Formats: sequence, C-alpha cells, structure tokens
Amino acid sequence: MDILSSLNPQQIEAVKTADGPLLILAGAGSGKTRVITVRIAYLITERKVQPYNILAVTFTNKAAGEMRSRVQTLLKDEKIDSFPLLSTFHSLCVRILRQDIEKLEEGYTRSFTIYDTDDSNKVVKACIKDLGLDEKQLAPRFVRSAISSAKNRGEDVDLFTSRVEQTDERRAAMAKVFKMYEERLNKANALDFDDLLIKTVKLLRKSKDVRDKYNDRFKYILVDEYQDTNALQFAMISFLTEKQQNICVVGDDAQSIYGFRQADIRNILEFEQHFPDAKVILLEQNYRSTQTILDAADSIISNNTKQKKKKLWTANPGGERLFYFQATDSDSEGRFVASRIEEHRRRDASERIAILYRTNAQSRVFEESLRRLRIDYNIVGGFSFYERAEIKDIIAYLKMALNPFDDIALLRVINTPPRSLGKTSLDELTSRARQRDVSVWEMLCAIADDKIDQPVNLTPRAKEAMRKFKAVVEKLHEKAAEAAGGEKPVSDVVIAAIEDTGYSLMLRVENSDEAEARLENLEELVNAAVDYDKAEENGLRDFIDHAALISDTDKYDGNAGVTMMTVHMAKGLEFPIVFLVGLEDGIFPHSRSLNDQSELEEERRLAYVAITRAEKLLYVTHSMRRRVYGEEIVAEPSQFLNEMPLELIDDLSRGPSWLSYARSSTAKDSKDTITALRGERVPEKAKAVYTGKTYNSADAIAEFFKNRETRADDVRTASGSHRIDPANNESRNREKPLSGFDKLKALASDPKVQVPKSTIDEFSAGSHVRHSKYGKGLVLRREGTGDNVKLTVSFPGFGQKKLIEKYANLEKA
DNA sequence: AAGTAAATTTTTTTT
DNA sequence: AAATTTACTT
Repeated sequence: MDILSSLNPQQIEAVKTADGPLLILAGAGSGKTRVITVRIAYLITERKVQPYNILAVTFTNKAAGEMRSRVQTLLKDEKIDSFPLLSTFHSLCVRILRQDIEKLEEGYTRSFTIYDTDDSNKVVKACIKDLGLDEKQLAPRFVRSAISSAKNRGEDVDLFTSRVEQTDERRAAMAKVFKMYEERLNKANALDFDDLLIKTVKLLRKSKDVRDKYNDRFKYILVDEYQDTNALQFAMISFLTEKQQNICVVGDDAQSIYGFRQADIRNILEFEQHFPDAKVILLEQNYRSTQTILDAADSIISNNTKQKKKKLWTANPGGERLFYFQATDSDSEGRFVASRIEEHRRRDASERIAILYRTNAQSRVFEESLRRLRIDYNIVGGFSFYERAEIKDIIAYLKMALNPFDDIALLRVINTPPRSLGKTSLDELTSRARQRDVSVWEMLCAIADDKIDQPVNLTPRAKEAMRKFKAVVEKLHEKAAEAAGGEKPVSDVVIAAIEDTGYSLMLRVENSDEAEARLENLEELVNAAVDYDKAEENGLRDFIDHAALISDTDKYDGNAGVTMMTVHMAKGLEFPIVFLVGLEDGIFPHSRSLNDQSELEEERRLAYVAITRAEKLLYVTHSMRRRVYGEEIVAEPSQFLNEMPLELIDDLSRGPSWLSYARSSTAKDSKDTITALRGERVPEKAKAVYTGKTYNSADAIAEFFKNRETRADDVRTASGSHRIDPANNESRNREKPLSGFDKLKALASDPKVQVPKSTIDEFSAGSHVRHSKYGKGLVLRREGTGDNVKLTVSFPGFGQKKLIEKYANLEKA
C-alpha cells in the first residue's frame, strides 16, 4: 500500500498495530503526526473501520485541524460516508455534555455556559468579597489557580475541604471560596474549563447508557501528546476504552511541559501497567534537525534525572554550529535578532524563521526591532482576538441570550453601553440576588416586573433602566432561539447583538480611532459568523462554544515568514531557523521554577522542546540587563547555556562574552563563570582556573575597547580605527586577571553610565558598593531620582536589602 | 453616574 | 512600562 511507502519500519509497525493498547514513544521530529494520520487512513482503507468509529484527541484545535487536513488528503480518493472525529479534549467534552449533561442531575441544562479563566476569576473575586474575606490576603488569581489545580488532580470541593480541615485557616478559607464558587457556577448554569472534563468523567461514571453509547461509537481511539494528559483526561480515556482496548497513545516524556496544569507524566511512564497487554514502539529517528541541534538538545536533557532513556538519531547532515550572542541589554538583543533575520530573509525568503521566548512579555522588544527594519512578522499568543473587550462584550450578549442565568455575562454588559446603571444600583441588585439565592437575571426580572414584596433600594430611574435592559435581552433571546438550532443564520444574531443593544451606536458616537478599531474588530466577528453559517455548522451555541475554546495557537499561520511565540506554543511546530532568546536565569529557567527540582526539570524539558524546533539553524541569545516590571535588572546567563556542548557553538557576541569565559575555563561550574562575569570575586578554587587566560590575550583586550566605542549599533562590528584610552590601556598590564572581569561587567552595563569613573556619583544597577555594616554588595536595581533614589543591593551573606541612597552611606567598591 | 487622576499591580507557561 | 484597579472630582 503506497501510503506506507514513506515510512520507516518502526513507523510502519506503529501504523499496522491496529488492535489493542499501543504506546508510541515518539521523539521530537520523529514523524509522529505522519504516523497518526497514516494510521487513521490505514484503519479506514485497509481494516475497513468506519471513519465514524475513530476518535483522535489532541490538546489544541490547531493540532486537530492539522490532522484533519492531512487525513483528508490521504483519503481524498476514498469513498467514505463519514469522517473520523478529530477533536480536542475540551471540545469533545462539550460535545458530550451538550447532549447528556442533564443525566447528571446536578441542575445543569444543555444550554450551559462556558466560563473562561477571566470569568472564573471574577466569580472567585466576588466569592471572596461576599464571604467577607480580605482580597489582599487571599488573591483571587491565586485561589482560582488553587481551585483549578485541585480539580485537575481530581479533587472535588469535599475532598479539598476535608484535606485542609486541620491545617491553616488560609486554606480553610480557600475551601470556603471553592464551595461558594461551585454553587455560583451551578446556579449560573456555567462550567469552567476544568468542569468540562470533570462533568464528562462524572457523567461517564454515572450513566451506563452514556458510557455504552460512546464505547460503541469510538471503537478506535488515538491520543496525541499523551505526556500532557492529567488525571481527569486519563479517567476519561479509561471510561471510553472500557469495552474495547483499541487505544493508541503517542507522546514523548522528554516533552512533558504542562505539569503546571497538573499533567501527570506517570500516565505515559506507566501506560504498560494501566493497559497490561500494551505494545510499545519507539520512534527514534529524527527527520527534522541536524545532528548538531540534536546533540545540543540531548546534552541539555541529559541533565534531567527522571527521564526515559531514548536516543534520537538522524540521517541528516551534521549541519552548522549553533550561533550564540550575548547582548548588553534587551534592545541590543532585539537589534541583533532583527538584523540576522534581515540577512537570512535576503538570502532566502522562503525559509521560515521563529523567535521563541519563555514568556509573552518578551515579545515587545522583538516586535519593535522587526518593525524598525520593516520585516513582516506574525505573533502568536498574547492577546487573542476573542480576548478583546468588544468581542467579549458581544459574546457576553449572545451568551446571555442563550442562558440569561449567566451572571458574569449579565454584569459584563448590563451597563455597556451605559444605561445609567452604576455601581450603587448594581451592588443593590446583586446583593439582593445573593440574599434570595437566585441569579441576577431572576432578581432583575422580579424588580422590573414589580414582583418584589420588600422595598428595594433603587431609584425609579434605575428600575426603568432595568426594564429596558430586560427588553433588550428578551428581544435578543427570541432571535437567538431561532438561530440556536440552525434555522436562522448565526450572523443575524451577532449583528443584532451589535446593533440592537446600542453597542455600535456607543462606538460610533465616540468617534475616536480606538472606537473605529473596535468597530472593525466587530466586523471581523460578523465575518467569522458569516463563514460559520457557510460551513453549515451547528448554530449559535456551537459558534459561542467555538469562541470559548479557541486558543491563540490556532491562529498560527504556517506560511508566515517570521513567527514569534512562547516555547509552549511552539511545541509540535518546526522551523528551518530558530532564535531562542532571553536565555537568562530567572527568565529561562523561570524564576518561579528555580527553587524546585522537578519544576527545574520541566524548564529543562521546555528548553529541549525549544531547541528541537529547529531544522537547520539555531541561535541562542541572552542579555546582560533587562527591564522587568519597568525596572532595570542585572540578568545572568541561563544555566541551560552551560549545559550545551560549548564546542558546538559559534560566538557572535561583540567582544568577550560569557561563552569566551566558559570556554577558556576548564571549570564546568557555570555559577563560577557567571560570578566572574558579573565582576564579583570568584571562590578561590575557581579563581585559579581563570588566571590570565582571556584577559591577557591582546585580542580580547582590543575587542573590549573596540566594543566600548560601538554602542549605537551592536550588530555591525565597529568599522575604522579605534582609539585606546591611554589610561585604561596602561592599567591593563598591571591588572590582575580578575579585574578584567570588572571591565567585562562595565561592557555589559548601560553605555550612558560609561563615563569616566571619577565623575560617577551614583550607584547604578550592576555596580559594586560597600556598606558599613553589610560589606561589599552588588546593586541589582535602582529606582527613583534625586533624594528618593532607592537601591536594591545584594550583599553576600546578608541577602537583598532595599536602601535609600541618601541615607545608606554607600561607597564604591 | 461618569469621567479623570492616582495608585497599584503585573509576568510563567494554556485548554 | 503598561494595564488595571481605586480614589476623587464634577
């Protein structure tokens, strides 16, 4: 059969092992998606499995869409009367619940609403407030994430509560919030993302009918990225495979990067225990990257202790060495990346390039530098279309139209556009609703219809406004009801939500550029609805579900020349050229992971994922200083840099860099290198190692001074002659090796601070100071001006201290 | 009640 | 530094 001809023996075996549990351990770039899609096609064409009986589950819509189109291509010549279901876990749950949630008998109806993280936060916040707890001590975001973690571990409120009963009152308070949160969501007929999984599992557990129904339907199940599944997803799979054991999971423990979302790596490590007859197939041949890139990835991941042994190999050529660049600050990092990209694009514009970073906040600098060079780029993540306020507003109207008990949606739009319902009236309305234990909508209706016996503390004007709002919603509800089943185009209702509610009028009256942009976004929403109608999907409800579950990854344009995204989002993708930026301790690995060994290992897997995205070229960069929260901080090179084989790296930094030290030293301890780089005193043993090596090299010194003059543009090397400051030049010969590191430190600091030392009268970030009590320390941050300058100084042995410059009586060290 | 000014917080990573 | 929340006017 020709679809198998492009596969290697292991892949063919993976495709042909149709029945029984199968674990495919697929290394990065080993043709995993190809195996899954060919396997689906094989089941249909060779094993004559009905497409309808096949389910493939992924984590993102993008992955599902990608598979769908590839399967479609493979099956284009086949006569088939159904199509396999390719879905994310969450969409599958919505599908099941929209059908049968009422069988749960928990009060939920099929018109339930989905709450996104934002909505959940609001509910948690309201609960904290209504329980009389202090928001300052119990941050809503923190509580929400604790609730979410518990849910994903499979803990419900009662279990959570019983577990914390004897412990501290903070956790007891969280349990109370958890309880109220669940009640509120139930009352609002709303499910959060986690509930989608929980309720599905509960439903499958409770109802044999439902279980049978889906067991009969899904005779063959495939799960992609199995290392990212959590306890709930595992439970769900267990139920779905109860009758048959045709479960094929694909994954790579080295790419498990969703532990923070309670993904449980044991699911993949213990697959053979869960499914005793399981067969295991290893895919170790990498088709994506050069040997050099694989070596770098392997070198890093081998520092992890908890890792299944697996060695990727490739028949690809060795390829180019990695490129390394050390920037003085984040701007110069941006300029370097942009200018290299410009060069690459000039040479071959067809080669796709990715800039990968640890956090979304890092994207800005690169956006600016690319824009300056007029290079088109695509940015994935950050603010998605469906997260824009105006889109969420209209979606909220639509959600209300289908489920008026959705308090969050109601409160979002009740005064948008302004309907003279301010804080006072709304507080009265909501607190009344809470008192009576009804939804806000029900209370509003009661007030509007004067069906309330007790006097209500509302002005006639407010009551009238509520009546009007009620009418608006009811009118929209009628239209929505027609579109919910599909009799009426979804786009009509979307337009009604924009026009009949006064929303577009509000924007047009504003007559500003911003309002204009918002109107355009709303037009986009209408367009999306029109497209939706054309695709003959399942009506308004489906459209809104789609909006709730669509993610940022889904708008990734595989043809874009330059793409920027987080490493997490890049998983599963590949690019000829990859820039992995911001490799600094505290950023990558992230500071929140530095204190926990298993979290650090997850960061390392993340680095592994990042590196293995590259096909031909990999750049790694870091900056010596960086703005965090609007403050300049000194940034140290990432420990992951030191875990790479240094001999595989080419240094593109201007002048001496972390790499040149790491290389010249025989010491493998990155911390010493970093300490030296910062200009601090290295512990005795390491100090000996550094003696003279680099700084007595004339080249290095020349480089250093050359670079001192090259501050406007880091990327191009300084041209023409460069003067050497006689004073400094002279001192060079007298200097002990270590003082050279001070110079390197100076190189890394802000050019503006590079004035003759005698005139420096301030202690900037990166400089060394002596304190009468704490001794020598390194200035980490400087904030404020004049007499109000505050310094954050790190004193070895004393930790970080915040000092007022005026009173601290510091001297230079 | 609504708009503006001031204060406070935010950054992991995502369905 | 930017965005969000709160406090303060009108």
